[in-house]
Amino acid sequence: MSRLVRPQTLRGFRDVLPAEMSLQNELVRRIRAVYEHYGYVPLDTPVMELLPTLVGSGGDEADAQIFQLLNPEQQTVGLRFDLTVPFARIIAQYTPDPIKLPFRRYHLGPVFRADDPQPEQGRFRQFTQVDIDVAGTESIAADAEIVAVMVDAFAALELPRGDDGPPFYLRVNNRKLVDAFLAGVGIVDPERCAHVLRVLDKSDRITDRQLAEELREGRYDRSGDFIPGVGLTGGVVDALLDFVAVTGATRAEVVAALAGHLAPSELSEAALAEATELTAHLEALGVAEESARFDPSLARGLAYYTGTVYEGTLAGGGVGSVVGGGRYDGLVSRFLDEAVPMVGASIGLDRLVTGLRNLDVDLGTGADRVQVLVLVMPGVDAAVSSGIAAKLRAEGIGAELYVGKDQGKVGRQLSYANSLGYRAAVMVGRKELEADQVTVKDLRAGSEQRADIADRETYRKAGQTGQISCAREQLPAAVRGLLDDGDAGR
RNA sequence: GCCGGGAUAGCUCAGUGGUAGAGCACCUGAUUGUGGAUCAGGUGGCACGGGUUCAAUUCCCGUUCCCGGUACCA
Repeated sequence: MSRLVRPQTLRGFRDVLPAEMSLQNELVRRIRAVYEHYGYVPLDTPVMELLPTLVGSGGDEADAQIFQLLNPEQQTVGLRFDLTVPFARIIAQYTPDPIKLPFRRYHLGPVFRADDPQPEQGRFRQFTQVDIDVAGTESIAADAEIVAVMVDAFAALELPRGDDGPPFYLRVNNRKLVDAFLAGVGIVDPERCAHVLRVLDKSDRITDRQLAEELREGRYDRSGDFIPGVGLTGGVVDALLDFVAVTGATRAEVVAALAGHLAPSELSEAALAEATELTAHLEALGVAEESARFDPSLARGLAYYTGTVYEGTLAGGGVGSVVGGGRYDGLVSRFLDEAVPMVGASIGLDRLVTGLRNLDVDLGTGADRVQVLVLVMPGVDAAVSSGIAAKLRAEGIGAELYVGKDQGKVGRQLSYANSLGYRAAVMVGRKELEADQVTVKDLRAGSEQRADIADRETYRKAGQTGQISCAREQLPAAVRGLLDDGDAGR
């Protein structure tokens, strides 16, 4: 029995090590630039909220996914499970002053769900969302703008185009269309409508036959569990499946075709009007048809969406959706008597990273890491090297001082620099001190020039390959010249 | 949540009712202030708790975690 504490992460949680964190930083930098370009402003909120803020009016299952804890005052608090609910609270709490509507904000931060984690598929109990939302407008222009922002944000990632389509695309729908269809066949019970939407939401994961079975009486899954069905009858199921299978060459064509499947009603007309207006705005915004398709089967089974819904996919990423969102006009009414309409979308950063890794995408990150190691030479006070490093930094050149063991062993230090891929090593030993010089070693050139040497002795004798000595005051210029040269070669 | 499978070195994996191995990684060395490759040597492990047994890493039960499926997902 060991007295040591075993180092481990909590189930469903993970550490993000430097290689991935660099990538995340780069992704966020690009995404944020696009968000800001559209006029979204930054906002942050605490990861914890009082439980009543988070707990919805309906759904014990939803509440079960909230991490709960006690604060020192013995109040039950919960970790936020998305950034949307805190945004609704912000709107309720800070309008009309200091926040004026309409209000666009972006928000990046961790959210928590006490789910069954599936790390390989990018499902964790803590994950990072990068949200944008607009509060205080019913205009469909806002719904369309969210789509355009997402398409632009992913364009900024400069992903390689696939063989059969764009690397990223959104599916877009309006839940009022399905609602209108269901109302047309006499289904108006919200519970049943929600169930239908949940089943339709699986349409890309299960076969048409399984879909039909779940809409009827239910089916047995592979493990033998029974999945209860909606209980619709044959004719309605067929009509519904026809409805959600409608396709077309353009978004406008899909919407026009859907009109033919809807029984005339006020609801149908409103739904079609919204969908038509959305396609017009997308067109005006220059959103390519292949980047945002209209898909009547998209449901996003979640209860609080009231109109437009979106889902974004990384083609070939193997992680499901990386973007989700839609219009939710009822959320603020939990906090305020008046309704504040909202629409927004969220990028799942962890899934995006996983997807990019599956696609072998290289965003050329690592620019945030220093390229220069200052060695501590034998017989020379380490403070000399500290001073050299400080000089470089003062000139705007990132530099790391060697602080590992065996200071003074040049080979060990160069080996360290080599294993981390540094570009240059700076040496000030006794020889340099006497001549008031510094030595700058180009690690890449040295490596290339000695690559074919198989004999150990010869290799060692060629050790000084790629290095130059110069006057001390010329050090920054010498290092900079080497680094610039390296960037050009990348 | 439910069904099934798994857990052996830092990593990927072999293997056994009598306390275990490989490859890679890591460390040391191959004379002085020079990286890589090579060569020689070395460190390091049977998830946790209980049971059966003369003896358990191996068989059984439980726990935790991981994987696959399924359900759910604001």
